[in-house]
Amino acid sequence: MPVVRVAIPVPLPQPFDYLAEDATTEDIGRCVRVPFGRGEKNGLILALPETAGIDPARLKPVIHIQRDVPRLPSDWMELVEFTARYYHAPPGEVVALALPPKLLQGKSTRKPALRATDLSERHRTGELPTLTTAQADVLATLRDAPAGFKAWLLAGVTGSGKTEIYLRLTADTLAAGGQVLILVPEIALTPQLEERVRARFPAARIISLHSGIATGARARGFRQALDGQVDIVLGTRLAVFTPLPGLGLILVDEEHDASYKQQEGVRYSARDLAVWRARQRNVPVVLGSATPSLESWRHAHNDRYHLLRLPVRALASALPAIRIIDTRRCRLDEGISPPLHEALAARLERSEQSLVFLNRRGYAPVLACPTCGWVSQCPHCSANRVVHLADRRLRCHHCGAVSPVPRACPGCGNKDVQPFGRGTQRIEARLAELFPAARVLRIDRDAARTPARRESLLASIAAGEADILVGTQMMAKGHDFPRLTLVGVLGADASLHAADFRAPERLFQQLMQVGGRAGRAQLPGEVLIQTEYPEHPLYRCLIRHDTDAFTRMELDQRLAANFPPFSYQAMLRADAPELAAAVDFLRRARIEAAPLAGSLIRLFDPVPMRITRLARRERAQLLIESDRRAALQDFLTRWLERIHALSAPHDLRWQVDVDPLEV
DNA sequence: AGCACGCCGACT
DNA sequence: GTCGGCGTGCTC
Repeated sequence: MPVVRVAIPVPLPQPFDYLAEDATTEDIGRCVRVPFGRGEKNGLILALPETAGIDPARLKPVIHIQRDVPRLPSDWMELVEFTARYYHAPPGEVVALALPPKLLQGKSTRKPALRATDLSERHRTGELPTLTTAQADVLATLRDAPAGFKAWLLAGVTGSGKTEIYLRLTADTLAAGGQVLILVPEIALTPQLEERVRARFPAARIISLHSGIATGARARGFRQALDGQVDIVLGTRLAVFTPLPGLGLILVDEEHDASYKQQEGVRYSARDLAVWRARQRNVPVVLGSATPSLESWRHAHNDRYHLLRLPVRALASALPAIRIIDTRRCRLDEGISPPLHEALAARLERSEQSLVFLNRRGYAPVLACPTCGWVSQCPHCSANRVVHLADRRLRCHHCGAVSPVPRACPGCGNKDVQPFGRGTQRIEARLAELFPAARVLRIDRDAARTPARRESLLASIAAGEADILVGTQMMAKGHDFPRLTLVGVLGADASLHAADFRAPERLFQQLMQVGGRAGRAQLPGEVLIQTEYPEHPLYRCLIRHDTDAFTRMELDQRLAANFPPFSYQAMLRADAPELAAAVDFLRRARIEAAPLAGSLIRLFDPVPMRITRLARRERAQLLIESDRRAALQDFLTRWLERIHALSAPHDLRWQVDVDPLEV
């Protein structure tokens, strides 16, 4: 009797074999209901092995193979299997991630067929924006390339018109009868972007996929894609798993964005999987960014990726002027320097908009008692609770714990507990005092709690109903505000000396991005950065808009320190109620590793994580590094087998993170 | 992950 | 005498 190998959503590294009397290779890629333990589960048939991996007497028969849904195609199965292999994740967990739960559960999604359209109608032939010379050159290079896989890195400053390139390429692919997968960062998938794509391709069948999408809609879209009834998939990282039988092109916008890497569960990078998938399907992939990741720059230098540049802005003539304000030489008013104050006043005078950027939510990052030294420590995390004055609460930004702002110090009863430091709410309040005539609008995760709230805020900005915007990185990307001509940056120094070796890269990207908000239409833009380190090389590169110099400098440093992208990393993390338990587990894992790790593998010591305590659990991690990706992969495979065999307290969790972003 | 079995401490 | 703590082992 045939044996089927099934991936089951449990955190176990292996698939499970079952008997299925009528199964054929046609059933590979089908969902199946099986007995598991003392219950039942749904899984996915991965293979029909010649022989079972265990004693055949122990095999149980499957309950039901779902044959009323088309099976997942082999390329999709390979993508899932690759993901499980590369990220060392249980195959069943990857299936549970990649497949909409409703489909796995076999809840038949009787889907309305998307209206079929005439191919010739699929893209609008009406008037298109005129391309700049640079855009035309880039497009010509892309179009002249031989068909098949090629990874392109499209480095184009903010406003240089990358989106227009994406749309033209999409049109080409649709006209040739192909399907297009467009990936965007978490925050960037807005109704506006979707509208723009729909407006350009009114006859195309488009599905949109992001974390906010309802489970039913997700299953329906997936099913339509599976049936080949979709022309364009526009979505966040999860969309990389959409089946597309006629895939012709993959676009990854803002490829440097950290939200492409999932930070829990299966820790995959949708950007890297997109490149893998393009190679697998032998189609081009375009990674676009104003500030490409150092990983991608390295690939471009290696000729693994082909570099394309869009050097000038498509709309405004000049890049914004960037000025560094030395805050050691001036008196700050609630964090605001006199030059920034003047610049804001000048914008108000001219009825232009300004943005004050501060990557810190809340009123103040900590409440403290000057008498006894009490601070607003979170009881569950090694972090301070942040003062939110809007609702008079102390809020932990890590675990979400909320409590009222105490009227007196909980430590000594002193009445003068004080907020220290500044967040967006405090800046907003001070700006309202300094400019009583101005309409000050704050945009951060608190102000834009729901997508609807966020949209209405953005709409009121676009309608010119705000003079000064105060915002976090949420403001840094995605939107054009034609009347915005000034960006003031506060508190950037905080990231300058962070322990994470990626901090400067992120800061540079963020400042380039937020600076790009200034002066996008006819009006010239200006960026003022307040810092105590005006001579810092990062800022020197920034004022010259010299991404290349910054990239060279950072890559040199990474090379000297043997950091990624010149080495490959994996992180083993453990968490438990007590730190000692987590560290002890990692120590034992490290002992297991020693005989497996040849000269190509570098093992570090277990250390507590930076935020050691999170939501009542203590966390530690162990870094593994190698100059060779294959060696690291091989080591991880053998090591994890042994780690699975280790005994651990029932309340300890552990996981691996391949290519970790947070070190 | 669940969920069993199984072996030691303080309680209706 | 039992209820229940969580260590250990298993899921085809």
